[in-house]
Amino acid sequence: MPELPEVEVLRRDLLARMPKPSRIRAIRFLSPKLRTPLKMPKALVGKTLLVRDIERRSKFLIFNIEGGVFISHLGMSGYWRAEKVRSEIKHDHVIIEWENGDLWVYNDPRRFGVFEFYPDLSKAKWFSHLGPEPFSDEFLASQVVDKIRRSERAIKSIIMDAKVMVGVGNIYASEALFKAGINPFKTGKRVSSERISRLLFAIRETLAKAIKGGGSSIRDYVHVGGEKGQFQNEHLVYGRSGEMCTLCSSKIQSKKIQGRSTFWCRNCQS
DNA sequence: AGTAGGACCTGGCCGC
DNA sequence: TGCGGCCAGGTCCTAC
Repeated sequence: MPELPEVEVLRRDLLARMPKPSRIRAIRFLSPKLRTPLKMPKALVGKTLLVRDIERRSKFLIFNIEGGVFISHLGMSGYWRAEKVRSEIKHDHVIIEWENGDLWVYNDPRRFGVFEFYPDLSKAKWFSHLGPEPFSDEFLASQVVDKIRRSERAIKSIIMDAKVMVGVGNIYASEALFKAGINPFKTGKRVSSERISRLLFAIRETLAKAIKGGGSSIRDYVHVGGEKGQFQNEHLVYGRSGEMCTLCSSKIQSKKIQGRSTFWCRNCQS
């Protein structure tokens, strides 16, 4: 489910549904662990938690509360749903109980997700090495271009590396490279600065359009109310191997790069 | 140091 | 209908 657009759509959705006053009565864990153990810090047990805001960094949601933050990552298969009455669904792991009775439930079959508390966000290992956000000014700075131009890896792997930039996952990497006309196998070293700069704008545009489209729903749904995103219908190459390229009508190719399926047009991307 | 590959999980789909 | 194999929106850790 989650690359930057899906997490951002989720964040806005949750924020809009957050009860007022935004007080959590309790958080319950139904499983011992996701990717990491699920445990409530002793200091918070039995306390009412006032939520100030919900932010996003990289593919993480950040619930800012008095005295710290809860962070949520959806892994590959996680989703949050909001409900008034608890419906028990296999692989429910976390329940946020609001004071007004609303429930936010985290479900994640593969349990690659994360839900953790930190008194101080800077203590989270997940955040220590992250590159810039695609919508920040820093994203277009020369540092990113330099990092790419020094690398021998395939350009697709580079833009999916959170140390270089955050938010780009397997779907949007293929989509953005198509938009920029760059072959995903080409090493960073062999892409000119000019074309890298074109790529950075293509990444921004791709992610922005995906957010507008409500994200991509490939197999699990994204939205808190259960509706699917719509952007999967606008994918130009991802998941379209063997179909015709929308620009030149040649066949979309598919091959693995570092174990991840990659889609591109042989004719339009060089 | 930079890079590739394995590990973590469950479920759905395809072919035999 | 059953079973093996392969695939899936991510990221850390390990070994070359």
